Amino acid sequence: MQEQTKTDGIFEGPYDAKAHEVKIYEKWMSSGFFNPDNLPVEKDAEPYIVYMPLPNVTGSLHMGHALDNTLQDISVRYQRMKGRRALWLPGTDHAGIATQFVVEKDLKKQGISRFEIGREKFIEKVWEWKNIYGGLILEQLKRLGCSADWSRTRFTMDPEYAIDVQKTFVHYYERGWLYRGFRTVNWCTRCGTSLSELELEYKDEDTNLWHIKYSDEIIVATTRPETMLGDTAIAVNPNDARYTKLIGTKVMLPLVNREIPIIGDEAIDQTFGTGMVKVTPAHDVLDFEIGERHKLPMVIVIDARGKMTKEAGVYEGMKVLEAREKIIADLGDKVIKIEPYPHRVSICYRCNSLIEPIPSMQWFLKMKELAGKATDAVQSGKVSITPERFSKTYFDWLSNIRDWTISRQIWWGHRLPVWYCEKDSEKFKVSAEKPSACEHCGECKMVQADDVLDTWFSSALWPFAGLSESDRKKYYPGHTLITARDILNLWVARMIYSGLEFMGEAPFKNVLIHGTIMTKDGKRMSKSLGTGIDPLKYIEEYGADVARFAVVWQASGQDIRWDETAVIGGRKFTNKIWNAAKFVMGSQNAETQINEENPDGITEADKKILEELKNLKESVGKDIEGFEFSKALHDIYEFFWHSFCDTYIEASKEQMKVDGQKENTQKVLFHVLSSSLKLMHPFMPFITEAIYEKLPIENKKLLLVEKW
RNA sequence: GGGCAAUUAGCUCAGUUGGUUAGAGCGUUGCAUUCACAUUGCAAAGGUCACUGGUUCGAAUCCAGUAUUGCCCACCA
Repeated sequence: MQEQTKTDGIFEGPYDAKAHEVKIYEKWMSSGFFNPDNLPVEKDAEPYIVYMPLPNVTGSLHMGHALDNTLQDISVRYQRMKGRRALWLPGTDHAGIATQFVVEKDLKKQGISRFEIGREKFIEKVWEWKNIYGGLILEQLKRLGCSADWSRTRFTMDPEYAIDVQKTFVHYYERGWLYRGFRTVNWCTRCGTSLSELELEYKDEDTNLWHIKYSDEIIVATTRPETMLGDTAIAVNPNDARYTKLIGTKVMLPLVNREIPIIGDEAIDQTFGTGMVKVTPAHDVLDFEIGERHKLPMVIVIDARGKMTKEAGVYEGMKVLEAREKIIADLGDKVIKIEPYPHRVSICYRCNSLIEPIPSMQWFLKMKELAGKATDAVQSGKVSITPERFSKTYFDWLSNIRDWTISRQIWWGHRLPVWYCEKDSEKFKVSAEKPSACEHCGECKMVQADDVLDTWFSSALWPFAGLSESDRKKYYPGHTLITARDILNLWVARMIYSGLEFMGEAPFKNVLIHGTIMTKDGKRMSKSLGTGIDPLKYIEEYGADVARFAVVWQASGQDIRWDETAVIGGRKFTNKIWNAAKFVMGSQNAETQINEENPDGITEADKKILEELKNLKESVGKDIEGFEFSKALHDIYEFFWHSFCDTYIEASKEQMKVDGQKENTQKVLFHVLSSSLKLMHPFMPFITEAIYEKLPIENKKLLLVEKW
């Protein structure tokens, strides 16, 4: 077997992912082809843009990212091989509260509080932290093999990005959609900031429903007796025959001895509790609205740190729960019934602390028109959400939307471009640049708002703020957004209306919502619970291709209960691919260069494999475009392993002994191998590139940019 | 309280518009092995497709209901 010696050696031993992956990634990087401007495609080649869901700078690669980004990489690599100018736009999000939280904790270890060092110094520290750790996740994505255009990487606090954020704010203000108001908002007493309703999480709690007798006729049921100190009315349903005669009368509030009115309001459910509700406009969002309707005063009894205020009299300084106990005790026999009551309380999505509704001065964005735009985009089909059922979640949120509290009382973030008069803080000017003089008092220098914007206010602009002016002309609008369902409203909806408002077009056409990866017993993967599985472990051990295979193999669309055996399957498959390549190369007459792209089908086996290959190519292309990644991978696996390796390669051994069939068999083997590598490349980019590199093909390009 | 999803082999899951013996990966059993790969090949065992009823010539697939599980939403204090 003299003629087989030429390729011997290069495929020796099993495939060593570690040895290949770093080198291959470097080749891709130095080719410059991740940047669509450098692609060897026709000048008028159509662009194809995928927007990376911005990972937080505090993030590190978890299974969700691995899934998310593998699917995006498959799309991008496929489109790139199809000859389009494929751009995968990467970046990181400054993640206001999350990052501030992490850096604060870091400083705390050194015994420093942010208040000691002050705002400016603290922000410097955050930048320092960001510069060290903020790029970590992007490096991890590179190890996964992601072919994003890293030369375009943006951070949501980059100076250019900040300009768009300010412009947006000013634009909304000029549209009349921004307003400032002293309102009861969700407040995290640990983070010391307001939160929007999407930033809340919930926890079930067993508490009590205390029935408190205010007078002989007035008995209310409440889960929060301590807020009674701030009651400014009692409300009943005006249609409640039992109580209509009470409306307009007054009652003395126990412990406080303040007279409060009994009012009628439709929002009251007659069937709950006693049908009478204590109204505490300062400490309940619903009560605030009732208060607005009836012009009730606000009595603030809980402060921003969750302690009772001076208004709370003898309870001043107590924590909420302490005050609750004390008040129940002090009420004595006025508490006529204590009923166990399972209840859901709001907690902060970043630090899990209890949320207190507290009144404060905040900025709000009117959502009506923007929500309408976002609704239309999906209703008209300009943007499609896959699977379709998630459109419902999207529409439901948009149709019940409330104004968005966009100001946050933290330090890390985009400061509001609002400038206050130093003499009169009620007077302000909204402007991207600092005004040269104060229009109000004529003398002061004006000070910028202390508040920063909700992080999602800036990430909503990502599809255009992440692009330079010239890129916007070339690449906006994009095509695809692939993400998990938890940010559909938090982020996707906001990107859609922002794009429509500022660019006149929705930023992408397709939104794919993939399943969530859970543990094998169906629990949420979470670092803090210790239930997470680190994808880097698999990349280390078996290589990125195997990790990608395992993730896509299981990603059918439903939630995934992570199954380790898929990793084993992937590892065996890479071995199979490697060995098949070794066999095919060993079978070739290596004296000649191989150019044959379309061999004949002479034998039945030839015809069958060529036909199957053709069909596979068609279905895989269709499946990738239709986001059926897992199906495509299963089909490729089935074809390569069983049709090609088990059936055709076995047949080829006999065929090559037959005169007149040998040469064509070699061609078929080679053709099927090289074509399969192309089909597999988006899924398993490293091993396919590593093998392709060794094939004796004239004018060979990187597989990365070979024609699909 | 409302909505969505899931329930198929020991485990994790496929099963497009209803159509011959219901599939895959992993696991299990038997046989094979100097010939690309034992990270292998061939073969086999293993399923009243959650339950009940209905539509149909025909249902894992369509309809109604029940049960269990999970997720999301909601200003019932």
